[in-house]
Amino acid sequence: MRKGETTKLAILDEASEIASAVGLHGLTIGTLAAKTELSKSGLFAHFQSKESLQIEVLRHARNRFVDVVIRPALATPRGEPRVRELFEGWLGWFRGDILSGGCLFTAAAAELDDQPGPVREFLVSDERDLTDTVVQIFRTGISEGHFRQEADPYQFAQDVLGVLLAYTHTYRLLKDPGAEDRARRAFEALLTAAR
Amino acid sequence: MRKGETTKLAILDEASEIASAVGLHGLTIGTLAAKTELSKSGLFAHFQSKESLQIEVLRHARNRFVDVVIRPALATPRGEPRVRELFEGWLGWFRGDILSGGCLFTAAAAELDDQPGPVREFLVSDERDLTDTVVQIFRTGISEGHFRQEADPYQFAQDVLGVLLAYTHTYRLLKDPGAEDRARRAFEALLTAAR
DNA sequence: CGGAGATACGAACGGTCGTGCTATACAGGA
DNA sequence: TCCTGTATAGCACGACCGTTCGTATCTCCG
Repeated sequence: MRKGETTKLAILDEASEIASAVGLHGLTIGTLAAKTELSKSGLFAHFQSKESLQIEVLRHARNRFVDVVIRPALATPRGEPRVRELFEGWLGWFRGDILSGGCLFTAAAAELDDQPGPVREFLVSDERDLTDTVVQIFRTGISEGHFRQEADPYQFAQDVLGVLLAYTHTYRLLKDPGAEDRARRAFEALLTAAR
Repeated sequence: MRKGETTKLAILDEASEIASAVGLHGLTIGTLAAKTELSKSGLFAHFQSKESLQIEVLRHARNRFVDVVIRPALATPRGEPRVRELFEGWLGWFRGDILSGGCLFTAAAAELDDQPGPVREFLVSDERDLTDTVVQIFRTGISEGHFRQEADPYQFAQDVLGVLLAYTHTYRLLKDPGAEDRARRAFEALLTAAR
């Protein structure tokens, strides 16, 4: 691996960490350059614009997410165990196990939901893929006979997302230590209803 | 009402509308001045700092929320009907019936969850009050005999919030027209589980 | 209707933003 | 080890940020 690629990866690591805390707009080329001990122009040379930096940050974080959440889930036996593994990994992602600022995509979604452009499109595309993945994993639970035949996978996907978003809100904003227990209970209730 | 107060209210109306779309940081004194047809300095004179402007915007939006969501709910018969009325009003708030950019508090929560300071404190305090209100309204449902005695009101509050947050994500970001139906179904499932 | 106080404006401030341009330092294959 | 191209730094730019200050204009009470 060339020097440039190494540097770029280090930049993206730092950038996704920062962006998870202060959002994609809060992520500034000046502060990012300071954190990575590069000059503004030296860092900027790796990206053609701030917009493409933002997209690369999203892509980088997405790859990490796939590695630490999706892949372990797919390595777990089909059906309910796989759904549980997905939830636990996803919960850890929201908790800040990987990016200490919590879920970068959620932060990005809040700032981009009304701002059209390529960054938004990239995020939307990723989130659609994620929804489809959840739907597909839930479907294996139906075909394994763990869940009811008539259960709606898209309903389940939206419900699980709600559990995690409410967890973030209650835990990260309100600092309520009971948030995680409630998230688990809500998830169990979703499983019970699906069986 | 003095002229100054009228102007200030108009500013706050416009400001909360803008902030609901682009967030509290995206709300800029320059753009706000342009929208309200005031000079930057003329507008600034109404607030001592951007920080206090942000707080006043939150307070203004909170008052609107109480008017259009909380009060109508409290005017509805105790118990399940009141819980339903609360949910419908709240859903409308998230849908953008009042502020076209959707729920301002959700947007603010995403940008402030890791940024300490008075603005964050103000938001947290409001959100805690909101949680308590939901809890209390749910409790009237228990004492009316509509919900199970052992049902956990804080669990219910976090669950309902999740339904709404997932709705925003799916509807506003992913533009999925099925989001609202799913939110209603999820809410009905919560009620069923509570009975 | 006059005058005091409230309200708004214009211009300017130091900072930081994203983004170019040019020159230098370095890396890595020959 | 040298040479070439890659990688980084320095500097400057125009734009916009929040904020201040002195001045002008409007409001509205007596």
